Amino acid sequence: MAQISLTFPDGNVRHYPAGVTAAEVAASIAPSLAKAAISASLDGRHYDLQWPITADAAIAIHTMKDDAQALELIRHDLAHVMARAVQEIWPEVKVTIGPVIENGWYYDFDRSEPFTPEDLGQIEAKMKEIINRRDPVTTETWDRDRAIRHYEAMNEPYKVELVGMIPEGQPIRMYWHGHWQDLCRGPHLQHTGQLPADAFKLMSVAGAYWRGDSSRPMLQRIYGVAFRNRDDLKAHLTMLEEAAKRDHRKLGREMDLFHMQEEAPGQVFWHPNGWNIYVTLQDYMRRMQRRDGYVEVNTPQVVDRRLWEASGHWEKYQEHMFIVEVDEEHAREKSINALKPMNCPCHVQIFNVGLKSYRDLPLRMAEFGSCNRYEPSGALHGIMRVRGFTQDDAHIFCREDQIEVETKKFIEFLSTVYHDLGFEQFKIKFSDRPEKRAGSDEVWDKAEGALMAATKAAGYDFSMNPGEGAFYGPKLEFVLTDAIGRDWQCGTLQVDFVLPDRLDANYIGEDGAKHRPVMLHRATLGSFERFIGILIESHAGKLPFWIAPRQVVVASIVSDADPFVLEVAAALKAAGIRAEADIRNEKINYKVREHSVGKVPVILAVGMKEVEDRTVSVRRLGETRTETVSFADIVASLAAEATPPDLR
RNA sequence: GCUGUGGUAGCUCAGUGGUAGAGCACUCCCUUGGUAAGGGAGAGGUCGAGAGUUCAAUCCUCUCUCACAGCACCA
Repeated sequence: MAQISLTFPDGNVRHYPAGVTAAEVAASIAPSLAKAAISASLDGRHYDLQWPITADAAIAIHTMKDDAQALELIRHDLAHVMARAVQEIWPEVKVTIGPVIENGWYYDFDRSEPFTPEDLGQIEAKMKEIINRRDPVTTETWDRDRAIRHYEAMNEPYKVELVGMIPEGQPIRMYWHGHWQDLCRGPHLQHTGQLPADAFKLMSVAGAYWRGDSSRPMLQRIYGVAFRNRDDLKAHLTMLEEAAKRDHRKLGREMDLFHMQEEAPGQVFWHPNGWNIYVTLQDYMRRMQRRDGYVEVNTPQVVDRRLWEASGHWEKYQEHMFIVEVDEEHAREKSINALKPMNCPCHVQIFNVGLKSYRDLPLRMAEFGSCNRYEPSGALHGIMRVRGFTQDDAHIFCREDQIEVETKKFIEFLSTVYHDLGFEQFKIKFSDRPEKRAGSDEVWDKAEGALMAATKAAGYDFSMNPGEGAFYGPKLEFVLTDAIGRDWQCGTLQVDFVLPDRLDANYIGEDGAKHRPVMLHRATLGSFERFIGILIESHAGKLPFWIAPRQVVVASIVSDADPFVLEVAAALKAAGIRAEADIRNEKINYKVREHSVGKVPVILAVGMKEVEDRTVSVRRLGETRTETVSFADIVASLAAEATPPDLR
């Protein structure tokens, strides 16, 4: 029999007969390893222990100590165990697919009755039972026809479809967990007893389309989370609770920032506190953009469909536009308009008035553009995904040879803004041509090439996001990471050779002839609504002092201190600080609690001692320590702290 | 938009085929209290909207609407 050489992570080389399994290799090293082994890597690829090894390879035997492999196997096997549990309880349920996802797995089922939360408990109990049976996991390779006949006989139509999708001639792996069988790529554990019965939890059930296609049947998807041990599961559940506490919808109510109501779904009623955040942020962005050479414009809300037809948006997005029809009593000719869903066509109109010279380029045209989109009802989410929103939008009209400099300039701008707003990290994704698009392949080649070269030349790394570009051009997406590690896509930069052409934008070049400018679409925050939602969640409501809507509350401890409290509050207000006096007939404990819950960053308590010394007792949000500071000093230091980062 | 679950006081939530309850918040009174809830009293609801069944509907049925979770979508 042929011999093969296996190289171990420590550099050791051992020889085995070809066709040896990793389980046998593990057993040849130590019985304890054979027992603890869960899978193996061959030349870096992950296989289960039953896989016959036929060629020389670098091998690593994994145990539960190998984090990445262990979690993948646990989650993957639990998906199978869950599907098996469901079919043991309800044999008529059809199984489909069940992949591993972040923190766990899901499995999609076809069942006429909806799963209830009680069902989840029952399934979980059945899963634990299956784990305790310690059923061995075995595998065989079948050919396609046999697999199709098998699933037809089992009356599993989804599996028949899946097998049908696998190219002819490719071997198909079938797995058994005890008697229960599933089609799978693997790898899997040795037996179900290797699963941690106390480190998983079924979380929720929800609808999901078969193969992600909204024209196909809706299945029921059960989500589970799993970890290596109970403590990790507990930590995960605690993290979810923490995230729920930061929910901007909850904090928005508690901090009295905004509300939404049935009469205006997907639109925000900004309360004074919330609007303060909005305006502070907008003022900051306006100063930053001016500094970076943008001109600011403003364009109409209601625009005739002709412009949207010309830009190409009507054809692609008509369904998602708010249509405004002017009725015939008011207009001789009935016209159909749309609330503007984005700003770019309007900006081209401004560009097109008067002749532009190459000397005018790059022309950076910014608008805090108020847009309306008829988003599908199921997409709405607090103020993060809404139907009425304002973008910090701009279009840079430039020559092709200016793309690189403008790209670099914008990424640096965005980097400064994110940093100022407390986000240190961001990633860049490059989205290339989508299936449905405008413009020829040559134009796309040029646009993608230019954007990619510009990003590289600017010295930034990016990952690819294939097929996710806008219909008129490729885009960079800027993804920031918040305080609890969640990613949010906010900024974008898109290269567009299509719209200037469709809307006939020109400039006169040095040669005296007409040329097409390139348009760079860009946004930094994305929309104010969404970005403020992210700010609230990332800071858990404890916004940086300069953004906080209520910055200081001056609270009296005894009513004899009221006049001094009012004097301090007035002085703070005169210094431009958002300060309030709290001279209600309540104890200081009560006031401190209420303003802490309301996320006021600074509470200044004033009793008779402070009145006599003309001082205040300073308490910062989240701290129990207090500090006594003189009246004059506190006004000066808080005023300095309230200065936006770009003005410091 | 699709599947599922919901909508009761400002908020969080009980509850019932015979037109409603708690805690907190709110108003007033007492209390002047030193850093996360002092005490008492009071007021507050077309039970999401419409239709149906019924002697009687907040409760049962249907339609609509909004919200929540997921999917799909995101110029």
